[in-house]
Formats: sequence, structure tokens, C-alpha cells
Amino acid sequence: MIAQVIVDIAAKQTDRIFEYHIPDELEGVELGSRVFVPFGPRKLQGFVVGIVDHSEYQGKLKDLLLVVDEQPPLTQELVELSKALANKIFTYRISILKTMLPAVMRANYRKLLTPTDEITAKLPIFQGEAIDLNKVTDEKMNAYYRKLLKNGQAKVEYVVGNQAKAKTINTYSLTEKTDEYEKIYNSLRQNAVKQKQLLMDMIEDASNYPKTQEAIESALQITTSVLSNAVKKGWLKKNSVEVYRDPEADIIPKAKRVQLNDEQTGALNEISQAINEHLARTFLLEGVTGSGKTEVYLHAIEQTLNQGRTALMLVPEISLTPQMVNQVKARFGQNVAVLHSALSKGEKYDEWRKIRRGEVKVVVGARSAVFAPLKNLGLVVIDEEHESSYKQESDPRYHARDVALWRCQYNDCPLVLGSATPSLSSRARAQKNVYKLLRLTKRANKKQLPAVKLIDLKQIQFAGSQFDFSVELIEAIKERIQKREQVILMLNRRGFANFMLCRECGYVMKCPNCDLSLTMHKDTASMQCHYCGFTTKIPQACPNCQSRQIRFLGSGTQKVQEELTELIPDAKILRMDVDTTRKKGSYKRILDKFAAHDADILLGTQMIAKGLDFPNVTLVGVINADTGLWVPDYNASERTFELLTQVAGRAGRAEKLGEVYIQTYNPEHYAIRLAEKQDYEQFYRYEMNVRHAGNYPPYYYTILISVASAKEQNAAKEAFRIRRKLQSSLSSTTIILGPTPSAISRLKNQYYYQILVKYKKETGLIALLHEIQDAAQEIKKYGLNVYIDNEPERIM
DNA sequence: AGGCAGTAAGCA
DNA sequence: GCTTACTGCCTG
Repeated sequence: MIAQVIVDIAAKQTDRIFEYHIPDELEGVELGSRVFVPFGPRKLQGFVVGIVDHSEYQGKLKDLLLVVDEQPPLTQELVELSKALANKIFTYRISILKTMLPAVMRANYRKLLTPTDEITAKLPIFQGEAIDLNKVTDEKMNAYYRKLLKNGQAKVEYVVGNQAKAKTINTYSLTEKTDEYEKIYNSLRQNAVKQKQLLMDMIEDASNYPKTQEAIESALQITTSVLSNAVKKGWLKKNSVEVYRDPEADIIPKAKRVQLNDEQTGALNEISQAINEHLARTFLLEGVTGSGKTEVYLHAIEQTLNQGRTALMLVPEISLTPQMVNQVKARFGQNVAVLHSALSKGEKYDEWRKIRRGEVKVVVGARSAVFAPLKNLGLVVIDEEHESSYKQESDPRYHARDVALWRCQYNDCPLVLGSATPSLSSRARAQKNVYKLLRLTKRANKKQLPAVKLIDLKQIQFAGSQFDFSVELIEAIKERIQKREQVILMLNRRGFANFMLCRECGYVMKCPNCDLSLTMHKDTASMQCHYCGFTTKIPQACPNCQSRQIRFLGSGTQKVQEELTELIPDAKILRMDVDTTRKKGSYKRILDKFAAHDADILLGTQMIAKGLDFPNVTLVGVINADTGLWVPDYNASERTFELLTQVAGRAGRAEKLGEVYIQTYNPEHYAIRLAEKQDYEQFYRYEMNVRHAGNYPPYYYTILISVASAKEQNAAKEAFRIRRKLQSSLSSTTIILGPTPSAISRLKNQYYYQILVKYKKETGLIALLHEIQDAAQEIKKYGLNVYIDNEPERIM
């Protein structure tokens, strides 16, 4: 038999099937298996995407070297998906296959120099070990190694390794009957206290064996040496048992299902029908914040499980809060696996294996969980479907929604897209009945939506000496604290100050690698680039003209926290942004503290806008609503509207009525005006007109082609060449914009030029883009990188 | 991708 | 005449 393999090299020339003979001892290899194969002089990891009994290949086939896993990691569905998706998003199939699996399943490669004779082996450079040539940076040493190779004193060995390791623990099982152990016990010396203790346990508690090492050691207060001695004497047998690393070991009490209201029931019925009848329908569940979308999801999932099928629920990374995860776990208990970035690599691997082995029926996770190897999929839910984090912004540039659509077609099951503020494209599809629109217009607990108040920063009095807080907002915060209620404040900008400006010469301190201003961080006393991580000291004087007249402008969360402490000295404040949540578990700690009312104010960036549900929060303040409004992107208004609506929804979720204060310099802008009214439908209509006038999605499809190079001229030249190529073959109804330098024209020392293609119908486009992609491979060696992004979320 | 062979270019 | 640089081709 012959295995068809996709090999672990992301390149045009190798983006095809290579066939290998399956040797007798590897007959167990299946479709989707991970294998090691010889490839030229090298050894590589690959994935089996087909098994056939005869080959057209003229040469002699090589043998597979190894089948890595017991169970093939990929299902047939995922193998097929990898092919369809690679074609759609202009990437290599191997990139997709690797994205489908947890990171630990990526192979590691070593190129080892090993001595071939005794004398060479004794050279000090070897020290009894082979040398990894990939890690050698010294050119002189390299030349020396080449010499050894040429003289035949050493040879190169290619090694491919598997990083994935299951965690194991030791258990001990009995080897003898109880009466035998009694005999041994009696023959022991009097002072063998610990051994006697162990034997006594083995006699008295025989029925509970095998026991884990940890259990025996802690119960009897003995050390490992006593146990290994017992093994040596043949009393016990040591076994290694695979266990899962459990990230959330705490058992969550089972929660009752909540009674649905009429609207929720109506929506659920539609979804249930599709589940029961195996229909690949897509629903858009548009529900105001607090309308109980999650409850509808949970009921639908329950319905799916009752049918004997499995369910997948995607949530944005930032709303994968313990609050949300607990809700699902409380309902489905041990049937749930959770995949998110807070897990360690090992934990992710374990959660993934539970899914692959069919030990769980429900998966909750962020973007990449859309590839969860669930079998018999019966429902996919995407919560907060408008979130841009569902689109991956680096190599396989896939959108989780597109992948979910494909999987639902494949499995004949419904897809539920939920949001209070659906993306324009989804809402437009619902308008045209491509998706079925389901609306929840009332808050589930019959509470009113919070009252929203705009504060025009051009007209008000500021509290304190800075220009961040209006007197009105500060007074409102004080009032809430007095009533022992809580406040959420959002400022979508981290650090202390956005940029350093010299008042003498106008100099702004920028990152040396990127075209971005450096942000001042007071706590670490540094200037940081938020893109590439470049860090330097805070200047005392202007680096350009040495003037002392430097100012740090554009308040971030750190500065606002400082000001708030000055204005309301007795307020307890928790700050939540990337800087305070970097450590594992800190996210949960902050939220737990706030839930326990250990603080009055939760101040954070947009990560606090979604999904949080604190009943005691009655006031939400947006310190500056304008941060995202004027970025040069066609969907800036949509993003601003979404963010404001989402964060407003954090207020007044329980008995007490909520209030929202939005500070802005643009109170007349429609995104902000309509966020004040929390009127999504009107925003949708207005924004659709704007998009129509500007020839933007959802009226047009878009493709973004970016060209990057360390030399600005080269990037520009190549971009213009691509434009000419496009122009000569595309129809006149297609709009080609650019090339223009990107809004941030330099990142990590790479200059970016981009072309935006807007089209309605363009039959030859896909083929043409594949051509451009192929050509991109050729010019890579000249330091030119070309990226093609199908339906970009960000055009900057 | 990265290794290899073939060819062209650099230095005693 | 040998090492080094570059280019094109191939991997089953």
C-alpha cells in the first residue's frame, strides 16, 4: 500500500502530494496519520492525506519511517477541509494542517554532526555528543566542521523529533496475595518501620490498589525510596499511567437550566428544528446585550447532545472568561473541553486529546478551536460573531466563520452566529435571507437597557488638572461608590502616555524599527513599542534638540489610574490590560477580586467590554470614545459602535438600573450618536449607505495584497508591478486601489505597500492570485514578501 | 525549505 | 588548482 503525504515544508514546490511505500510493520497507518518520512537527505514530518494501492510515480518509492501517534490526529473531515481552505485563502496546505493541531505536535528538526572514527570522537568539540549544526553561528567553526565532513571524519545525521508528550504518573499495583504479604511482614526486621507501614497498607487496604505514588506517599508519609525498594523486592509493580493535565480541577456544581422567555423559545425552536432535521442552515441571532443569547446556545447544545451529536462553541479570546467557561461547564460537566490561550502547551494538548478520543461532546474555545477534531458534529455556535479576532492576521489567514460554514455544510448541521451588534456582512446576508435572522429585543430579566449619556468634552469642565475626566463622570463615580455599587471604566489605550512630544522642536519619539510612536510606561520606567516590543529608557530631554520642554501626551490606563486615585482617594481600583494580565491566572484573579467587591472600580482596555457579568455594576464610563474612530479603515465606525454598545451592556445587568457615560469629542458622529441610543438596526441602515457610497463590503468583496521589503523602493516597485498585472486582466467593474504605503508604513524594519482589490464578480481572479502567490515564492530570495489576504478585517 | 550539483569567479 | 559564490533543480 502507498501513503500520500503532505510534507512539512511550506513552499510552492512542495505544496503537493509525495507518495511513500508503507512497510509491513507500519500497516496500521491511516488517513490523517502523522508520519516521519525521508525527504532527500533529510527526514521530515508529514501528514497522510490519502492511502492508495498503486502509484503513477516512475521512480522507486521510499518507505515511511514512522507513524507518530497511535490514533491519527486528523479526521477525514479535517483532511478534506485542509485542501479546500488552502485553496480559498492562498496558503500552503501544510500551514493549515499544522494550524489544526496543538503546537506541541509540530516536529522539531536537528541536523547532527557525528564523528565516524574513534580519534575524531575524542576531539574536545564533541565531548561525547553530536553537534547540532543548526545552532552553530560561528563561521570559523562551520568551516572546520565542513572540513571534517569532507575528510570523512564525521557525517551528518538528520533527526526529526516529536515534542508532544503525554503526562504520566506512577501507580503501584500488588503482585502477591494478602497472606503472602503477611508472611513478608512478619519476616521483616523490627526497625524497618517504613517498610512495615507500607506493607500494612498493602494488606489492610488491598482492595484500593493500584494506588498512585502521590497517594501512597502522602497517606503514609514515606518517600519514593521506600517504594522503589518495595518494587526491587518484588512486592509491588510500578506502572506508568497517562493522565490529563487539568487546568481547572475545581469541580463546578451542576446548574439547572433556566426557563426561557417567549423570544428565546421562538429562536430556540427554529434552531432545534435544524438540529433535528440535519439542516446546514445558518442563523443570525441578533440580541441586545443581556437578552440571554448564551441561554439559547446552551439549550441548543443540549438539544444537540440529546441527538447523540457533538457541539462546538466559539467565543472571542477575551470573553473566554472563567465566568463564561464556568457557565458551560456547570451545564455539561465532564462533557466539556476548553481551548484557549491561557492554557499551557501541555494543557492544550491534553484538552485536544480528550476531544480527539471522543471523551467530550462539547468544545468551547477561541478561533483555532474551529478545527477541533469533533466527530459527528451537530451544531456550531459563534458568539460575538462580529469580533475581528475570529480572523487570523498571520499566515493561514482564515476566518473562523468561513471554516465553521464549511464544517456545517460537511456535517449537515446548523451554524448559529450570535451578537448584539452583528457584523455588517452577516446582517446583510440575513437581510437577503441567506442567513435566517432571529431577534431577541428584550433583556431576559425584563430589565431596561441602561441609560446612556454622552458627555461632549469640548463643552464641559474637567475634574482635576488633567483633561481626562469630566466633573460629571467623577461625581457619578463617587455617588456609586457611596451606594456600595461598582463601576467599570474603559479606556482603549494602555500604558501611561501614548507619545512623547517636544514642545520646542515638535519631535515625537518613535520606534527605530517601526513607524509608530513609543508609549511611555511609568511602572517599568520605559518607552515601549506596542508592536515589536522595542524598549528604551524614558528620556529626560528631547533626544533631538536636548530641550527639557518635553511632554507625555495621550493618556493611557496607567495614567488614568493615577489621576483617579488623586480625584477619589478612597476608591479601590483594579486595572486590567495586557500589562496586568500577562501572567498566567492573573486574568481570573482580577475578575474574582472584582466579583468579591474587593474593588470599586474596574479600569481596563477593551478586554473588559465583552461578556463580563457583574450584577453590582451600575455605572459604565467610557473615558474616550474616539480612540478608534479616526483610524484610516473603512470599518472604523462599525468597530466603535460595536465597542461602545458592548461595554454599555456591562451596566445594570441585575436588579439595579444601569447608567452609561460616554465621553467624546465627536458627539455628533453617527457611530457615537447611535451607540448612545443603542440602536443597532438604525446603525446598520446608516452604515450600509456609507458602505454603498464608498464601494466597500458588504457591497464588494475585498482582497488585500501587501508587499513588504526592508528597502522601501523595492516594496513599491513590486507593488506597482502587481498592480499592472491585475489591471491588465481584471474587468472594468473591479476597483483596484493603490499601491499606497500602509498606514503604518514600516513595521519591524519592513516597509509595507498595499493594493486593495474590490470586486463583485471576477471569474479569473482566484487563478490570477494563485499566480501572484507562486511568483511571490520566486522573489522571496530578494527579500520581498507578498501577502494575500482574502477578505481582510484590517486595511491599514 | 534546504541540499546538491554544476558553473563561474576569486586567489596563490 | 583549489576554495567560494551563485544559480537552478529536486525531493517520492
